[in-house]
Amino acid sequence: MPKKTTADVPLQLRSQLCFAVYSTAHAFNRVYKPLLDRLGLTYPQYLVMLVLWERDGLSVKEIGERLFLDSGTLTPLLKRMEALHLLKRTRSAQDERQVLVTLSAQGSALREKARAIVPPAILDAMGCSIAELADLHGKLVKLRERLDAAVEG
Amino acid sequence: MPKKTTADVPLQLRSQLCFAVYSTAHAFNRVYKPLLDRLGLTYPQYLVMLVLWERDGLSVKEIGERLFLDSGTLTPLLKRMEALHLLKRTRSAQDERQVLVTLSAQGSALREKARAIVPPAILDAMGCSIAELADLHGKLVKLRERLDAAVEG
DNA sequence: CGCAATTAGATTGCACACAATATAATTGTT
DNA sequence: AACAATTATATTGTGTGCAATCTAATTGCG
Repeated sequence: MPKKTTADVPLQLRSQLCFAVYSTAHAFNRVYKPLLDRLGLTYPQYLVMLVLWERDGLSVKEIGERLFLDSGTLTPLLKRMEALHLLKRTRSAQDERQVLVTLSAQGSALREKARAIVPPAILDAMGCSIAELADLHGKLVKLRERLDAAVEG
Repeated sequence: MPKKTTADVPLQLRSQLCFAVYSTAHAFNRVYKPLLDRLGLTYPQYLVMLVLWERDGLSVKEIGERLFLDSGTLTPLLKRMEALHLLKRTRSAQDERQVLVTLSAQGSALREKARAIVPPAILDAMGCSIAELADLHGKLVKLRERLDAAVEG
C-alpha cells in the first residue's frame, strides 16, 4: 500500500481550495438549471439579465467588466439572447465601436418572474443562514481580488 | 433615479454567493492557465491527473465520481489525454463495460514537475494563511454537499 | 492636420460541461 | 436458460469560456 507523506498534500485533490470552488460552481449550476429552464435562460444568460435589470443600456464592455467575461464569450451569448427577443443590440451613435444592449419589454418583464422563482429556491438549497452566506461571500470576493491581482503582476 | 428597496437585494449581482463562486472559479483558472501550459495540461486534465496520481487504474465512472463529471465530459477529455500519451484507456477484462484508465510512464513522471511548479505558485497567488484556506475550503465543501443534496431531493 | 496607437467588438478554433440518447455488457428474476 | 432491467461508456447537440486574430472607429501626438 502507498504511504502518505506531507509532500503528497499539495497534490491531493480533496484538500484543494480551487477544486472546492470549481466543484461548488458546478453544484450551483445544477441547482439553478431547473429553475432557469422555467425562465428559458442559461446561467450566464441569467447573469446578463441581472446586470441589465440593475442598469439597462450598457455596452458589451461594461457588461463584461461586471461579469469578468470578454467579447469572445459575450458576443455569441448576446446574439442568442437577442434571437430569444430578450434584448436588442444597437451600435452607439456617439461611438460606433460600441454596441449598446437594451432590454426588450419581454426581457424587463421577466424580472418579476425571476424574483418569484429563483432567490427563494436558491436560499432553500444553500440551507445556510444570512450570516454564513455573507461570511462566505466576503471571503470569496477577497480571494478573487487577490487572484486577479496575481494575474496582473 | 431608480430607488432601491430591500426587494431588490435578492436579484443584485454583487450580493450573490453563486456569482462569487462562479467568478472565483474563473479567476482561479486564469491563475492556473500559465502554470498548466508548462505541463501541457488544461485545468480539467490536471484534475484527472491528480486523481490518477493518487490512485492509478480507475474506471471512467470512478474518476467521474471524484470530479463530479459525467461520461459526456470525460470520454472526449480522456481521449485527448490518451492522444497526448499521458494515459491509456483499456476495457476491463472482468467487466467489458468498464474502461480502465492507467497512467503512462510519461504521465506518472509529470507528477514531480507538477509538484514543483503548481502548488507554490497557487499558494502565493491566493495570498492567504493555511488557516484561512482551511476555513474557506471546509465551508465550500459543506455548501457543495447541501447543494448536491438539494438536487437529489 | 495626419498618422500611429489604442479601443470595442466580432470571428475562429479549441476545450470543457451537460442533457438526451444510443449501444453493449451484466445482473436479476423467474 | 430467457429476458427484462440495470449499468458503463459513447455519441450528439447546444452553450459557454478564452486565446488569438481581425476590422473598424476613435484618440493622441507631433
